[in-house]
Amino acid sequence: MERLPKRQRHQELSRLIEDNPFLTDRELTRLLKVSIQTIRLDRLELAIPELRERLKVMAERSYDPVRSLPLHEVIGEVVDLQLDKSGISLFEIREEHVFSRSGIARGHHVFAQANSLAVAVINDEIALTASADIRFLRPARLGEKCIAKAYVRSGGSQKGKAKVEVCTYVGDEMVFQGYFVIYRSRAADSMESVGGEEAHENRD
Amino acid sequence: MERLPKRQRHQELSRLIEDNPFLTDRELTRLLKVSIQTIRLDRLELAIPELRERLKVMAERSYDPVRSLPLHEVIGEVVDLQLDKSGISLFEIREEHVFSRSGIARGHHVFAQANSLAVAVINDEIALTASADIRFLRPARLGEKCIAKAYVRSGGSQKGKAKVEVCTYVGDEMVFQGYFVIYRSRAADSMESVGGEEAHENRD
DNA sequence: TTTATATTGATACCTGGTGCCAATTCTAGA
DNA sequence: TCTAGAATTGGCACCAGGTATCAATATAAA
Repeated sequence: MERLPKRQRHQELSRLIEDNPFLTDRELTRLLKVSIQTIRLDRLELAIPELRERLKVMAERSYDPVRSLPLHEVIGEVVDLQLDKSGISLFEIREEHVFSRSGIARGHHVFAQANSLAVAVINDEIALTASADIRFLRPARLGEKCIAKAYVRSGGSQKGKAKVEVCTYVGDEMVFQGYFVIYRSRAADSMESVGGEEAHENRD
Repeated sequence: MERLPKRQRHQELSRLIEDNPFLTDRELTRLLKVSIQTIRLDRLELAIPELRERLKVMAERSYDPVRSLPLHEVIGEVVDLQLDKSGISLFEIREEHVFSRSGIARGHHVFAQANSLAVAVINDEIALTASADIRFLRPARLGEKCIAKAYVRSGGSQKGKAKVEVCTYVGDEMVFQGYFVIYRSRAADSMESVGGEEAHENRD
């Protein structure tokens, strides 16, 4: 590996630590072919904490039961949410989501993103999936970014059942389509006194 | 807090570190009213590693992406599998699977168990969910053990599409029912030359 | 060439330890 | 009561993996 200019070395350093936070400065000197002082200046500029601090933060995150859960809860990152109307979430297909031989995502991950979004979009204290009719239109593959769009089709504010359609795209190709029936514990209108955040189970 | 005899101090020390692995020896001296040397001898006898080692282990455990994600591969434990005929899997609803307020399992976990099983039961190199029609008949709750039973209804050995019905029970109550259409890359018969384990994507 | 920036070297100091040895204190048995 | 053995404490050297700071070079740009 060549000696890189500062800018690229910084990028490389960030990347290296990102995908192996267990690297000591000394190991980094070998990887980047610069002195240990340079590594430390770089970390300083990039605000990358020392090894022990990184380990501590990771340990804390995994120890705190509240923070260790979100991975299992809402699948995908909700980027837009108009309660009882529509929502959008992003989900990148990673190594752990695919069949290793084919690189094709296991269906339940794609479903999980859509289901999470369908539940999130319903503005209610308790919202549960009652049923769903789903189609996997084409396989989603390793590295692809899935964009799920949900629209509330009916029952947007009454108690009982709401119908939500979710379409998931990779680029402009639709990979998944699902019609969800979501059970809600009460009508959306009655929520005005409660305050959306608090009343939203799917935010925890 | 009193000075305890050695035996009880050891117990106390183990307990303290167990529920707060972030304690330094120095902090432990204050809690147990003994010198730091005693703390260290105790840790030695009890084979409790030093703080930094504890943090490192925690960080490693949480970091390993493969083992940390439950929504990763086959969800549930397959206890019976008759390829192209039927299968049974078990899945216990744990803290990380439920809405924290209600203790009700998020739908995609129940779906994931059923989907995993439906794919597993199809004896083919590549088996993908094409579509599904699912019903959540009653909520599955924290602590409940879900028993999913899958039956191949048609297409059990031809190339193309296989239909699999999966019913999930808690005790004798049915909580979930799904009809899955699974795409398979080739007919089951042609697999005899390959050997089940190797040819089975859904085992990885 | 001069200047600014980047890199390296060197040293003192920090935390949270290990390892080892000696001194002291406690405690139970003869 | 005396004493041996266990338990506790103190002290020191040393370690990894740093921080903080200052000075010396090296390199590139004006």
